[in-house]
Amino acid sequence: MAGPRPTIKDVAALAGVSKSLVSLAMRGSDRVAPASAAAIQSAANQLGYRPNAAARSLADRRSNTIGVLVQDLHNPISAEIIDGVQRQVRASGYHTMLVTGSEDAALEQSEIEKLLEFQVEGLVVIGHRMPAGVRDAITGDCPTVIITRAESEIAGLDSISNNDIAGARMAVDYLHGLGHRAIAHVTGGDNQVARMRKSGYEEAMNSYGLAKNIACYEGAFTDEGGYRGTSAALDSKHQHSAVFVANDLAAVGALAAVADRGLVVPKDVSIIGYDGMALGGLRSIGLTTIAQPLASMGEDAAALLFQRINDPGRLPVHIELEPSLVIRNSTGAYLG
Amino acid sequence: MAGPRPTIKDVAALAGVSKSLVSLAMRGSDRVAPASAAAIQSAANQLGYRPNAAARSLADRRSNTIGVLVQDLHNPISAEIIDGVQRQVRASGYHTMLVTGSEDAALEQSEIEKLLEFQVEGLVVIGHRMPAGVRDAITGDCPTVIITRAESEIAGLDSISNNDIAGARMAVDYLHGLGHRAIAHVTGGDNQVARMRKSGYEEAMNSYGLAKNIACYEGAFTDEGGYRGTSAALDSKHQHSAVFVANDLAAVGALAAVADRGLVVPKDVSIIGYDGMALGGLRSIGLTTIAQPLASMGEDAAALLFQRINDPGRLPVHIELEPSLVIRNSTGAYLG
DNA sequence: ACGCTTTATTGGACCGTTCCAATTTTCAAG
DNA sequence: CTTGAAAATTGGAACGGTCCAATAAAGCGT
Repeated sequence: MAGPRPTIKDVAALAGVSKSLVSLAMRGSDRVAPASAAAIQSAANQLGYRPNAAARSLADRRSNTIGVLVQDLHNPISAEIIDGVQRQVRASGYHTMLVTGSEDAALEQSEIEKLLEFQVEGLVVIGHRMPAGVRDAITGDCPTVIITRAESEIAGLDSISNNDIAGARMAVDYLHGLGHRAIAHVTGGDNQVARMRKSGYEEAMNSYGLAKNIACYEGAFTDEGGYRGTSAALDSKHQHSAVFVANDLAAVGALAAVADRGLVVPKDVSIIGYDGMALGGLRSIGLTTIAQPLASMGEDAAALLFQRINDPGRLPVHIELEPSLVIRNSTGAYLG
Repeated sequence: MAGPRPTIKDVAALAGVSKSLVSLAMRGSDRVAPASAAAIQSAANQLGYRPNAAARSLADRRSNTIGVLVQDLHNPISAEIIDGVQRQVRASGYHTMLVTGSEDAALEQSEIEKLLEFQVEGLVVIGHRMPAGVRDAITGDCPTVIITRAESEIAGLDSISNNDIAGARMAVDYLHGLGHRAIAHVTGGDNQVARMRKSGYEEAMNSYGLAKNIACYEGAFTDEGGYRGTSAALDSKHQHSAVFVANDLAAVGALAAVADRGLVVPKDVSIIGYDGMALGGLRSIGLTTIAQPLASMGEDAAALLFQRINDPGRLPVHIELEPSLVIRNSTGAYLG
């Protein structure tokens, strides 16, 4: 059965019709006589014919494909967002082409390049960084939505995020309400989202007159980063009774740092994360967190993208959703 | 700047050369005079030219693309395997097109169909199920490697897995060595990998003369499945002092089930998982497990794929790696 | 049986590349 | 200069589909 794959011509020859008719039949047109349709169908099956997407997309001048760039596949929230994106994209009759980014900016750039060469009709970026290539994509007329990061100034770019400042404040409010005063923050590194969460933290602390208690420890949006930052916090001379960690993945690392020091959560120290990843909900982790509506953010992003595809000229939209507090077992009253 | 994207013809016109020469130049041929190369380069930049992958792949009759089907993106080990696959694929000058499967077999089938329509030159399947479409793919001459599941009989299909039976035995050996006798197993559902782990468990129990203690509880390869199965185990009249859970994700669910009953790990009950996902290594989870070399499995899989692409006729290869025991805090001596 | 409309079918141009054989240009040697 | 070989460039035929205008076949009322 080796040899070149059968083409539309082979099917036409076997069915004894023209390739145009096969083309029509394959796409389920109702202008094909039932008898012909049957003959074509059977010829196609017999040969194991499968249309060539490259040829089709060339002739059509559309790929029917949406590109998705996931910057951090290791963060479980990516999977949850992707689910939402996929669901919506499929519902619209398109399909997705997924690529993963990485810390290596050049590599990420070239992945985007590849997507564009494939003539994707839209681009969804999931992550907090804004890769250089995205800017080109947009000016090159490829509708783009970025999830997780707010972006308003750029024409042609829609974005969808949650209100990180409000979320961070919410975290501090909650801890403050539990009686905590020495509340530390483990940051998420050098990116817009992390900066907003940090400034929400600072604002809230200030508003409670706790400016002198503000203490930020450098971390990252990874388990390892959370471990590192929280270790620094706990080893400092300040007696932090609570730590607001930049995201859930890092917060799991934070829990590890606490455990490593023989301390107990939430008796000795309270930990609160951010994101609302599903895994954090398991009782064995039981992470209190500020949750984003991940799946629906994915869906909304895709919906936004299709809106723009249908109306390229429309003004950039930025949707900001409100996060919500999810209380679990990693936080408790200050027992000072 | 709207309008149709520039094509190779536009570049040729602007640079004052033929499209053939532009084609050559874009691919960095050394048969192009330096002066022309420069002119072409600058024309291309000026127009923002980007080659059309569909046209290229049509003319070339090769897509330079490897398709990857990930059956369960929510399991963190998927990301670890994908990393390995991507690294190797990139090193070979190809790129990957990732799609996600799901419980819905029809949907998964159609995702594979899409990959094949894109004329991917190879297929990597990550997961324990063997989707119907894969069989077609193989007989349709698309080299395929399946990761995580052993497969030997099918021509044209390579596979790479770990020795699940030995791994499961290893888990029981270890627990037995700690003094446990009433060792329960929470299964991973109805698939080959889960069945092998189960039979490894049974064999080991038998070899210790513990046949009457064999107790399997139905679970799944998800946190929820582990929670459910372990709950059933703990609520049963048998006094299980240890539970071997089918995979790490489920084991995290198992830890939750234990915690929910006010029991403490490992004092009251020991939990051991399977897979070696990175997250399990965090001290806050501290999951003892049977680890697979995930990233290198991904790399090896891709390497295998390229071997086959270069030599389509070669016999199917099955690589089986040995898993290793990683001891952390979820297991301890029997204190009964 | 006759036009006339409707329904089926077809050939060929085109989509944006690559490849190849053929042509033009360049250049060193005689 | 001429000449032949090497280097640079080119036109046009693929690749496997879709689309459109044109043609062929069927149906239908009188």
